[in-house]
Amino acid sequence: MNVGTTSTSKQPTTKRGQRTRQALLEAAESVFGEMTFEQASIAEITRRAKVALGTFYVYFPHKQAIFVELVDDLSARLKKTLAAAVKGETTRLGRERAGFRAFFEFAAKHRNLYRVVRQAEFVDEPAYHRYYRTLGNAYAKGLSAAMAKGEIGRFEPEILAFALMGIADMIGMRFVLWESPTAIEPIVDEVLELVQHGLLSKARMTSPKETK
Amino acid sequence: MNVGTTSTSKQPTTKRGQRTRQALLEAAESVFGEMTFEQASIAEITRRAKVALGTFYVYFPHKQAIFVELVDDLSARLKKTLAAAVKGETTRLGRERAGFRAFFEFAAKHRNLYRVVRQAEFVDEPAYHRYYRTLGNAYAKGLSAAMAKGEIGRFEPEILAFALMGIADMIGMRFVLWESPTAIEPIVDEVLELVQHGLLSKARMTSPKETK
Amino acid sequence: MNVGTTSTSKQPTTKRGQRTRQALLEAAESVFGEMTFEQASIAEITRRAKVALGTFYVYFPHKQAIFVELVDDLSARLKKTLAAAVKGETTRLGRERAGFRAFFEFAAKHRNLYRVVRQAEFVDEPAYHRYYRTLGNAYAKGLSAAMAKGEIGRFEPEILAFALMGIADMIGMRFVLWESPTAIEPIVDEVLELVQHGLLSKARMTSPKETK
Amino acid sequence: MNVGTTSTSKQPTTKRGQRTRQALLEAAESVFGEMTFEQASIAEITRRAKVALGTFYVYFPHKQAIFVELVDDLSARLKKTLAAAVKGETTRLGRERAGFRAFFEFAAKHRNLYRVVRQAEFVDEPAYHRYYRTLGNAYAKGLSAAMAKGEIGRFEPEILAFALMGIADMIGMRFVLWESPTAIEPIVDEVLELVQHGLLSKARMTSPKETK
DNA sequence: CATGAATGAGATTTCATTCAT
DNA sequence: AATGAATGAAATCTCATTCAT
Repeated sequence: MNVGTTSTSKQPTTKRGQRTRQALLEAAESVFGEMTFEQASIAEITRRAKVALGTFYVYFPHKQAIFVELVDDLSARLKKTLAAAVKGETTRLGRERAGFRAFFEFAAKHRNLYRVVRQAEFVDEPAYHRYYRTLGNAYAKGLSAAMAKGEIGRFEPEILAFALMGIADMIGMRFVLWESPTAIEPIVDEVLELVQHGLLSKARMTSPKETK
Repeated sequence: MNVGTTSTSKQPTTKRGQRTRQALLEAAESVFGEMTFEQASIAEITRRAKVALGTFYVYFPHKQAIFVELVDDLSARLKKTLAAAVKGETTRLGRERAGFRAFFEFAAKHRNLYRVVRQAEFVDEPAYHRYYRTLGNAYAKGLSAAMAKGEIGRFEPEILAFALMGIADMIGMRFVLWESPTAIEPIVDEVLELVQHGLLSKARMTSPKETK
Repeated sequence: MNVGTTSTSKQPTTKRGQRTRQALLEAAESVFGEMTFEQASIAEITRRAKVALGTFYVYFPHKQAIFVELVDDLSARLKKTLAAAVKGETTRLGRERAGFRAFFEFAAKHRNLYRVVRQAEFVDEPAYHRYYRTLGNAYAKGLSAAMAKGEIGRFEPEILAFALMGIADMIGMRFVLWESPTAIEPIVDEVLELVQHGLLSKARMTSPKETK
Repeated sequence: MNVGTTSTSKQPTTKRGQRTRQALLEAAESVFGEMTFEQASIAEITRRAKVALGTFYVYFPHKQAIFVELVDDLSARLKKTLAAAVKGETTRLGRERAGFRAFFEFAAKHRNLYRVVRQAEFVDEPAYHRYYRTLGNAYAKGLSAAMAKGEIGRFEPEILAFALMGIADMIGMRFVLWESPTAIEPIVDEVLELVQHGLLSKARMTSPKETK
């Protein structure tokens, strides 16, 4: 399912063209990672790709097009990464833990790219929605299956999926992007406990009394 | 505690000045609500405020300044709204429910303004951080108090606060902003159940079996 | 002979007015000394004078007016300074030496103001011409008298006066304004020798042969 | 020795680019000759060069850049002109006379451009210093050689060079630029006599006695 | 006299996009 | 395919000057 392929961008036929297009995409990734969509200029992209300004328009009809392609690309990459991380796990909670961990690691690794997605909200809303819908649907499907098996409680799957994505997003932003990510695991622990047992977690109710 | 007052914006001495400045702020709120920061032009703001273009620069050094003031303002308003909503509630969970509900209502009511905050990430990062830190700190403080009283489990307060804000933010975006907000309460129900008991909520484990 | 009084600037009647006007002039002197005429703003002048913006226009019809007044003022001050320096001297050459020395000292002391005069060429040409004509005429008159007495050779007085002013101006700029004025006297010596005996100065022809 | 080339101005690759850049420089020369740097607008320059407004910024980063290039250009042209004028002359005094004459003629011919240099003091001081230093150094070198040969007296070469440039500048301004240049030679005569023999010139001392 | 808010013309500068080569 | 020169619309920002109080 190749969701986001914007059909307006031209696919080159020759190998040379392939290479140039790829160079542009990589340059764009680096540029958009460092600056705002508005701050980024085609000139800067072509400069880093070491091609002439006009060459850009051979492959992309406008600035937005390459940006959107990047967003869709990232969405696909993240989805694949999460799927791979979750695959080995057998229990639902193992999957959750693996998923959150993989997400935080992905965010830490692609720090800049993550801002690109968020910016899509203001550059190309459809791409932005597509990003969350794509991930949300896949997530919801997995959660539904778990509900059917009785591994987790029954919730409205989409609400549940978005709530969990919300946690991942915000925690990732606050404790991975804003801060130097010293150790990810303790954060995963806290989040997982909340996700599993909620605020009223019995395990957390008793322990503090003893600790203090 | 007037956190975000950009000291570069000038406060007028006379009443006439006060009125003009206020008119500019209101016009800006309406403009930024409808367009991207980049799309919005000072000219449009002054047009709506019914003052000359140059007048803008009597009170604000540049577009960013008024934008930031708006963000800080919103932060303060939201904080106040949440505080008021929560005040009447006696139990922790009552407070949570009231807080989420109030947030979703606020988002629905100020639909456009909410985009303004999110954009701050790309227009003025400090203002953006300030927004979440301010709310997060207040939230974390309330949660800490609840932990001390044994009303909820022991978590790292800041992580907990950001996780819950993450849920509110994402659910608000997905089910309040992207969609026509038919009924908020059912969504609040789902969210609250998750927040209280987690994925393994016993109440939700049994019921589905009966339902099916 | 009150050459430069621009009649368009208003002379205040009350003492308070006198003080304000004076404060504006002094502020303007300091501002124009630090910046270009274009860079200088009325706002900056009134800020330094500690009066409101509008007050400026009570005393001066526009920016140029205060600038021109400053130029004419400087011209008068310099003329007076030179006259005083020359007064005690009895021989023509003593006068020349005293005049050059006084000029360099004046330039060093009013370093910034000197730029104000030069700028007049581009801000208000009449004021600029007035400056050089006033000084040039006075100088030419003195030189004519010396010629009549046979103290110096017969030259076209105005050409002579401007040539000598040219030396003073350029040497002052290069060796007093561009550089830290370590010692003025050696420069005066060189200049005076040239002015008295020209390039073919006998005193300077012989000595080098011995030196080398 | 291409002293003043501001490296920020872009040199075009193609012939078409060369032509456009040149057209801009010529238009700028004509505009700056007629108006103050501040009065001159990029729009006026591009209008005269018959290119679009934006084209200016393809070759120059801002107004100052083209202005400075003009100043450096003029400096080079003047230097070349003076060198050529002086070349044929064998005696030092012949050279001086030829140099002064050539300078006055240059000033008369490029009347407007001369104002451009003077303005540099307020637009880009380094360019202004460069102008005088370049000419001054070349002049000083020639004078030093003459001193070594015993053709003229021993002076501090740089002081001497600037003093003579000062005469040229001021006389040029007063009697060539301010006035319609009826005849240049009589002025050159007066100046040369002063330069050669100084105020105490014997040739000029005797004649007046007979006149009176 | 003094104030300071309001004006609006005007200029620079940016850059996505087009196009001729 | 690739190039890079040319375009021109659009927006920000400045500030001298006016004017009502």
